Amino acid sequence: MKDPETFAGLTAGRTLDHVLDLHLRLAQSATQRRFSEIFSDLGITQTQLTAMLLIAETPGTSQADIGRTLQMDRATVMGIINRLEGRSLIVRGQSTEDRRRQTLEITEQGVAMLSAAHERSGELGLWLRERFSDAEFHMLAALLKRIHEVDIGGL
Amino acid sequence: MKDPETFAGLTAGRTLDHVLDLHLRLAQSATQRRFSEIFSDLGITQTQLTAMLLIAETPGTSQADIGRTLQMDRATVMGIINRLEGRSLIVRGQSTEDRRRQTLEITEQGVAMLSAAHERSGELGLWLRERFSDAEFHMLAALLKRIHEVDIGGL
DNA sequence: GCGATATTGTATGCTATACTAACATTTATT
DNA sequence: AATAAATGTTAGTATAGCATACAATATCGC
Repeated sequence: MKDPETFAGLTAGRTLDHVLDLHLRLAQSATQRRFSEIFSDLGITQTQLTAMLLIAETPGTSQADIGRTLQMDRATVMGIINRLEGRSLIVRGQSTEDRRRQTLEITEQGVAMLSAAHERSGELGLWLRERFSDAEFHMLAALLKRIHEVDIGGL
Repeated sequence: MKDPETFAGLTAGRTLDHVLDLHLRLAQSATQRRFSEIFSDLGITQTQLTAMLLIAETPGTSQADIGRTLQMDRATVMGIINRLEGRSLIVRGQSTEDRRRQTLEITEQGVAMLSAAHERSGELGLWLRERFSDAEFHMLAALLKRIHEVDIGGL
């Protein structure tokens, strides 16, 4: 594993195209695993927490908005919101302007959850940051951003 | 979304620690989505393809080896190998040296699948590479590697 | 050699994510 | 007014990931 052109026993020739995609997947799954450990007592997932943060930042958002921001299907967002509402961390309300929409709000229990999560976020942040200089950290974020933000000039 | 310190409407103060983890997740899911599109006619997933490539590169590997390389649980690897074997893309054999182990081999159909996948890999590679210079591409891969490779100095 | 321990594969069951397809309601467009 | 689009919902499917338990085999410590 010393040759920078190889990965996990795969020679460069056949799998160089896979290298980035593999690193991306492994890095993401490692982070998710670490997240699960740190947040295990809260019983919340990365995606669920992100959804809650979005709702907390923009009270009254809709499921469709969350789907657009996190690039998730409507049906997928449904499932996530259902789980959060099932645990009374958020509530659905009715929009007065657009009667198709439902407003999403954080409950008191949700606020408590976010507060508890906030400490642990720092721990996860440290786990990630300790690998990088500040410059590298920002560079990495910026590079990753290009993958999901620039979707053939879309969104 | 012009301020580099904000993301998706979240202000830096509360969620900066989440920025990298979010970008990582979004980048990975965007890549996976693109993969699904490109490989849709083959009906194979990123993980399954990676497992097949590992087996192709190291015929006779075991499920445990794959699990270690891809950082997956034994039970998880089981499921993936079951799906691949169910489609006759690989076969399980018996190890002569260690009778706990089973050897994994690519079948003829598996070779055909890898061949068909190889073209499409290029397409996915392009989709990723077009966002970056060569230097950036390698930098990104190297930075990602630190997240999963250096797990508190392990592996 | 023998007992304790570790490794490997397996089976079961549970959960979360992600997607498709269809449907109803409401809003926007033409 | 008719058509199209957006939103939420439901139902069904597939995949991945995990915990747990079990059985067979290897390895280690003594």
